[in-house]
Amino acid sequence: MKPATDPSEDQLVLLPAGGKAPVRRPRKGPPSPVALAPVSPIAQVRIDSPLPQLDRIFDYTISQQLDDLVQPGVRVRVRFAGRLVTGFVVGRVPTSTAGKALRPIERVLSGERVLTPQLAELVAAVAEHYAGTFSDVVRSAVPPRHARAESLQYELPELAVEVKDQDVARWGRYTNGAALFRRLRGGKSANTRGVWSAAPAQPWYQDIAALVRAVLEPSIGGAIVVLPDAHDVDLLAHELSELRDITAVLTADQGPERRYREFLRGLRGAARLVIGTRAAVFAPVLDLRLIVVWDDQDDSLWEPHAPYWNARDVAAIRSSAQGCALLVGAPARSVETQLWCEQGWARSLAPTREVISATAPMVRALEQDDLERDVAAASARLPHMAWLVAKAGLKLGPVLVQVPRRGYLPTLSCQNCRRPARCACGGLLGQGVGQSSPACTWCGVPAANWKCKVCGDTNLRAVAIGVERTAEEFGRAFPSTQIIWSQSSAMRRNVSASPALVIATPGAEPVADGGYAAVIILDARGQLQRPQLQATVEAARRWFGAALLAQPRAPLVITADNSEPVVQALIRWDAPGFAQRELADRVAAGLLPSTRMAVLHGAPTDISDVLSMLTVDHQVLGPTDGSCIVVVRRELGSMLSGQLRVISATRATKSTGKPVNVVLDPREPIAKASPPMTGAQKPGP
DNA sequence: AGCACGCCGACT
DNA sequence: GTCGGCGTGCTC
Repeated sequence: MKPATDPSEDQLVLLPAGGKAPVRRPRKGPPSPVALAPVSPIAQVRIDSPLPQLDRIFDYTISQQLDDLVQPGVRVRVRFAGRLVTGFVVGRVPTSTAGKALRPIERVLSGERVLTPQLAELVAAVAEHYAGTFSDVVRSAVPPRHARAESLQYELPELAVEVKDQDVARWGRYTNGAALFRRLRGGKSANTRGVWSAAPAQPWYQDIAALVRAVLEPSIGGAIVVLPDAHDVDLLAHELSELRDITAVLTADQGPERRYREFLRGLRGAARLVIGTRAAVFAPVLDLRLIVVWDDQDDSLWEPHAPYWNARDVAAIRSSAQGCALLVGAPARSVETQLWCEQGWARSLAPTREVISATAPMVRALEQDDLERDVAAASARLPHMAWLVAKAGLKLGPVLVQVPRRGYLPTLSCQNCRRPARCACGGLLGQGVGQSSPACTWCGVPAANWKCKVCGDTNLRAVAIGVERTAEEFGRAFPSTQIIWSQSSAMRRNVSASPALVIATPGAEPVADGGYAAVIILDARGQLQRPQLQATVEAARRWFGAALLAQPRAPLVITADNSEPVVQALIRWDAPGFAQRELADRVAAGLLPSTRMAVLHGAPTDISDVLSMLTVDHQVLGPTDGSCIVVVRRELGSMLSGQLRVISATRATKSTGKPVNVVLDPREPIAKASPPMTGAQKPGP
């Protein structure tokens, strides 16, 4: 189509001012009364709508008046299906292929080109990967506009970044580490990808800081570091405080103005380093050289909204698309990143043999048999060996006790038949600290007259013992010792080097000044028996995470069998080896990440409708009660997501059948039922 | 999702 | 002869 200069096409129909009834806005026909931009008067616009059938580019005309402002990346208001909606301009072209009269762009919300072409490409790639929509993803990538933040001046200060002497040495402690460091320092970022398992007794954020300095030292190019939570962000930002003036911090909890300001600092080149939580993986950074993702098994790297992207995988997509380096680190190692290593897409970095033998904790696994013979145990849960190690450790400094459950007695069962004890409302019973008797964890009703619905017994038995009850037990076993506890609901970040017993849930361990003199991991056996696919890799992550905090060669006691592969990995400090083994099992079983899968959720007829339209070579598991799983070979993953996108879009326009919910590569393929959210979960002080 | 257009029953 | 039912389909 030509630029609309033909009057027969573009005549404005002026409505009589005080006119008669049918004041219908011109639905079809050229509504543009004004001259169009002389060059490339067509804007390609992405509409802000989550509907799959609208997930494409729509063309609009650009008036001469808006010519300067309508640039790729700006936010605009356009009339769509009669209503004003917002969208992003993703391109300008001389002609349209729409084959129909175009409506004009009504308004440019801001001249700020927030959705850079690279970012638009990344967002589209992520949407495709997860069979989601552009607009669902772009919401995470570009924060809402804030006018005041836009009016500020943004300048990049002169600041010489210098690699410190110990920075080089740090990475020399990892296999392939020195080479990675050299490449980054020398500006070679294309195809530089590392998967990094942390060394014990060497703070991970200092390792990251060293690498960031190496990338920024040549005073060209930028870096992004993605961390699981805001506290980690503070920790690294503090470690790199000399770079404060060129660092943007992006976390979800900062207000709209701050968030947009930090985003603009990256966009306008006033920040060369972005440190943030998961959405920071999309941050605009001029000449991006490196993305670091730490602790990729942490759940908070998953976006909780559709299409449920994961920051690690977005980082991988971005690394490929933009040719920047990628480093994914963790206390242990995920099977996903192990696959990258085995495919040769990334290099494996792990502490060298010398580092391990000099610093790894000395692990003592307590067998089930040991525990049964353990007549000297202070209680059923506190084995004598653990007691001895704690006692010896307390002469030297703080001792960490990791307990997998928070609270006091978080789970109870029937004494007789061992079935979970339930309240009349269906909720599970538990006992909070300070509560003298058990109560329902959902509705809070006391369980004084509880009677087992199955066998009629009235006695309860503790199935799980939480941090607070454990603290009480240790308090009795170690009178006059300071007891500190920390759990997700009440986290303690640091403890001093003076002796204390520190009881914590996984992930809530305080960092000890100088490291823990001993580490004790309780109730470990049960963590390997959980039904989740991720149970053993999650256990590895938790245990390596605790072990990292120990002093070099400190004793570590764990109540799990020596023969368990995870325990073996801990003893040998070999997280890659464990991930390799776990990955081999998954390959054999045809599970993630060796395959790609989609979970379909919907009515059985709708699901079979979708399945009948899939032509990619696939396997179907299920369908069962409203959901089913489609599995394809890994290399067919993009075909699967592509077909599912098309199918969803096609079906959405039809009136027959309801939509089917599609989730690609979910964290746990089988969704668990979650208890209703009530305030009754954390009783007592 | 809205919001049209479109082709069959009861009303002035 | 007209108003209106909500089934089907499009939205630049």
